[in-house]
Amino acid sequence: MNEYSFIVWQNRNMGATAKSVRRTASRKQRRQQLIVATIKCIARNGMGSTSIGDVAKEAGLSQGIVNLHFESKDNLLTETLRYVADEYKTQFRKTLDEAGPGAAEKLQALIELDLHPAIMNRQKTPVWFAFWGEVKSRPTYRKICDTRDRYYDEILEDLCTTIIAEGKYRNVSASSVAIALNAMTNGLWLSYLISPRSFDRDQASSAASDLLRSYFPKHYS
Amino acid sequence: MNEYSFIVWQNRNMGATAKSVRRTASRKQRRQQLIVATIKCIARNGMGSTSIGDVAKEAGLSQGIVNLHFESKDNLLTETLRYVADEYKTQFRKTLDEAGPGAAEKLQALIELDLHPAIMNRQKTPVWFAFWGEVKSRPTYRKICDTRDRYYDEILEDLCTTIIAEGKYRNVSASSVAIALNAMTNGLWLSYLISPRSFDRDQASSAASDLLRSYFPKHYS
Amino acid sequence: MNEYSFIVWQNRNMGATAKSVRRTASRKQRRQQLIVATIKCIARNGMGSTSIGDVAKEAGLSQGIVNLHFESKDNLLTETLRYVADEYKTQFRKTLDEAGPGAAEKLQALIELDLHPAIMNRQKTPVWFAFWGEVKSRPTYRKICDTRDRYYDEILEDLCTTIIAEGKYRNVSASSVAIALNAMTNGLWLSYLISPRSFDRDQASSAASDLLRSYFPKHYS
Amino acid sequence: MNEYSFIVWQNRNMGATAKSVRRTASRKQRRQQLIVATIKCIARNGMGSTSIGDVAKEAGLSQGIVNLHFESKDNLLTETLRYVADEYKTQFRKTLDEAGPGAAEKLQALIELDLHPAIMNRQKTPVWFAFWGEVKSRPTYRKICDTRDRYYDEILEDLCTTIIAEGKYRNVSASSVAIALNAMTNGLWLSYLISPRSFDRDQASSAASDLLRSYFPKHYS
DNA sequence: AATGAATGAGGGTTCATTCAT
DNA sequence: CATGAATGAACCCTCATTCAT
Repeated sequence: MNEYSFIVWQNRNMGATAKSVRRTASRKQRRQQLIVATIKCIARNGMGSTSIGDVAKEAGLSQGIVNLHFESKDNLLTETLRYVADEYKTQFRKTLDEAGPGAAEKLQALIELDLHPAIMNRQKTPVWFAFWGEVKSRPTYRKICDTRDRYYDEILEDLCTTIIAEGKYRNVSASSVAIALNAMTNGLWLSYLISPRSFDRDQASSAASDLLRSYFPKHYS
Repeated sequence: MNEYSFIVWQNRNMGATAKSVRRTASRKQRRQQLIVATIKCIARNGMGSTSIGDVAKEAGLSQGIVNLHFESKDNLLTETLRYVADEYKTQFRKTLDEAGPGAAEKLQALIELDLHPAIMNRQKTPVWFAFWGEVKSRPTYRKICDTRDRYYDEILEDLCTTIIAEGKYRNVSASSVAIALNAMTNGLWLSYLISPRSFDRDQASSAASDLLRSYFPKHYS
Repeated sequence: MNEYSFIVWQNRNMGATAKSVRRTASRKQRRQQLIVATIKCIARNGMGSTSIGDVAKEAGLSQGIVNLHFESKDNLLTETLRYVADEYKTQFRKTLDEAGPGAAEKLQALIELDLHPAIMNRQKTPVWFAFWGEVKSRPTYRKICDTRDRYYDEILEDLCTTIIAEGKYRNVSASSVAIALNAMTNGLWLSYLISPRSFDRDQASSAASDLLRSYFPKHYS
Repeated sequence: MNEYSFIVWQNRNMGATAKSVRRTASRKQRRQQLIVATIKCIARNGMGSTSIGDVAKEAGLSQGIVNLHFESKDNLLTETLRYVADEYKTQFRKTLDEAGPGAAEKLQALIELDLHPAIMNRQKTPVWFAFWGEVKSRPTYRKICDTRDRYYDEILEDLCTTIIAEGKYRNVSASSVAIALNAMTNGLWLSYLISPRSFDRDQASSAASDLLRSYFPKHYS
C-alpha cells in the first residue's frame, strides 16, 4: 500500500471507528474492527450470506486479514457472538447499577432496556437471531447464549425475590416471574424482527408495564 | 442400483413413508418427503450446513431430485417454512376448536400447546429459529412469519377481550396481554433452544399459569 | 395423456406439421417432427443452449422421446444436420433442373438461390453456422458438410467449364471461379448472420451479379 | 505443493509463458494466459466441450482461477472473442500500412493475409466459427463481429474506390467489390475448416487473384 | 502486520439418459 | 409407443484458507 492509498484507506475507515486506525493497529483494535464489520454484514445480509470477503471489504481491509487475526471464520463468528453478548452484559450491568434505588425501579429499567433503541434495533436484533438460528448445531454458540441467559435470569430472579418480599406477594414465585419476563423480552425482539414497521415500541413498553403491574400491583401503580 | 443398496435404500425410507415408494410417489408426496427431510437436516445441522445433497441423502433420493421438484434450494426452503407454519396453524386451530368451552380454557390450552412436546421439541424449535435467523435478509420468510404471528395475535386478543369483558378486568388491555403472551411463548422457545437440558417444561408451564392468574385472577384460580 | 390433453396437443402441433400427427405417428414422422423442433431450438437459442428437453417441449412431446427415437443427443444432432443438408441439396437440385436452359442461367439461378429468403433466413443461416462451429471437434459434422460442399463445387465447376468454353474466356479457370463463388455465397451468409438488420439482400445480389459479369462479360451483360 | 508437482507445474507452464511464472504474474498477463488457453481449448474441443476446468487445466492453473480473473465464463468467452478480433485487426492494420505503395497492392496484400497461415490455420479458423455459431443467441458476440466486419468492409471499399478511380473501371461499384471480397475470404475460411486436408491454399490464392484480375484487369495482370 | 493472488473443495444447478409405468 | 419421474455426472461458481510478497 503506497502513501496515497493509505490515506484514502484511512479516511475510509474514519467513519467506522471514529478515530484514526493506524496501519499497525494493535492486534486488539484490528480484531474489534473486524468484529464490528462482521456484525454489520450479518445484520445486513444474514449469517448465510456473510462471507469472510464481505467482512474484510466492510472493514476496508484485505482478503486474508480475517484468517490472520482469527485463524478461521468459525473463530471470528464465535468471537463476534462473545462481543455482542459482552456488550449486552455491559449495558445491562450499567442499567442495573444506575437505576434505582429500589428493586422495582431496577427491574423496570432492565425490562425497558431491552426495548430501548440502543438494544433493540435493526442492527442488533437480527444478529442475535442469526446466532440463535445456529445454536442447535454449534455448541459454542449455545454455551455463550446460555451464560448470558442465566446471568439475566439470576439477576431478574433476585430482584423479584426482593420485590415479592417487599410486597408480600403470594401466588407468584420469583423464578416464575423471572422466566416469564425473560421470555417476554426475547419474544418482543422476535416481534420486532418480524414486523419492524408495524412494531410499536410504546405499545410493547406498556404491555411490559401492564405485566409488571399485574404481578406486582403495589409496586407499579 | 444393486440388490444390497436397494435394501439399504428401502430401509432408509421406511421411516419417512412407512412403505416402499419407488418412482411412483405422487408429486405431492415427493415434495412432502423432501420437506420433511429438509426439516430433519436443518434441525440436525442448522440452516447453514444444510445442503441440497444432504436433504436428498436424508430422503434416500438422488442429488437432482430437489431441483426437479422445487426448482431451487430457495424454493425448497420457502416451502419448508410454509409447511412448518401450516402445520403449526393446523394444530393451533384444532386446539382452539377442541378446548373450551370458555375463552379462558381456550386461552390456556393455546398457551400450553406452545409448550407441548408436539410443538416445542428438539426438531421443531431449532427449525423456527433457523428461519427466524434469516428473516432479516429474506423478505419471503418475514412475510410468512408475519402472517403466522398476526393470526396468533388476533385470536389471542379476541380471547382476551372476551375474558376481560367477562371478568370486568381493569388495568389491562386485551392487546397488551396478547402481545405479552405471544412474546412469552416465543421467548420460552428460545430458553428451550438454548438450554434444552435444564429447561423445565413444568416450570415454564407454571410460569405461564402464574402469568395468566396475575392477569385474570377470577378466571384462573 | 387423456383425451382432452391429446386434442390440445394435437392442435398445438397443427401449426408445425400442417396435418394431424397421430399419437402413433410413424417412426419416420416422429423423427422429422423432432428434427424440425431441433432446428427451431438451435435457431432460437443456439447450439449450446439447446437441450433435449427444449426440443421435446418444442415438439410438444415428452422428455424421453428423443432418446427413444434417436438413442442419443449426438445422434439427433447429426441427423438434424443431415436433414438440413438434404433439404438444401433438394432445393439446389430443383433449381438446377428448372433454371435454364443455358449454363449461365443455371449458374446465376444457383447463386441467387443462396440469397433467397427460402435459404438465407433467420432460421436456417444460424443453424448452418451452429453446426460449422462444431465441425472441428465433430468429424461426422465435417464429413456431412464436406459432402455438401464438394457436390456444390462440382456442379459449379461443371457449369463454369461450359460457360468458359462457350465464351472462350481466358485468364480464368473453372475451378477458380467455382471456388470463389462457393466461398462468396457462404461468406454472404456470414454477413447476413452478423448484421441481419443492415444486410441488404439486393446489394448482395447485385454484388454477385457484378462478379459474374466480371468473370463472364459475354454471358452476363 | 510438493517438489515433484512443482516441477510438473513448472514444465506445464513453460510452453505458455516461456519462464516460470508463479503467483507473480500480473493481472493482465494472467488474463491473457487464460485467453490463450481458452483459444486452444475451443480450437481443440469446440465451444460446447470447453469447460472452465479445461481452460484452467490447459493453463496449468486451478479451477477457481477463471472466475477470479473473469468473474464468469461468459465474460471469459467474450474477452476471448475480443482478443481474437483485436489480434486480427492488428495484423490487418499492419498489413495495410506495410503493403503498398498503391491501393492495388494493399488490397491484394489484405486478401492474401486472410489466406496466410498466420491467420487461416487450424487454431484460429475453428475459433472464429465457434463464435459465429453462437452469434445468433449472443448479442455481444454479434456486436464484436459486426464491428470487425464493418472495419474490414470500410477499408476494402476505400481501396476499391481508389482503384476504380485509377483504372476508370465501369460496370463495378466499390461497395459491390468490397462485399464480394469480404464474403469470399470468409467463405474460404469455411472451405478450409471443412476440408483442411484437401484445401489447397495456393489454389485459393490463385482463385482470389483471378477474381481481382477479373474486376480490375488493368491493375492485376 | 498486511496484502491479494491462488487454490481446491463443495455448493447449487442443469441435463442426457434410464426405466417403471 | 410414449411418458415423465428419477438419476448422477458434470457444469459453473463461491469461498475459506494458504502463502509468496
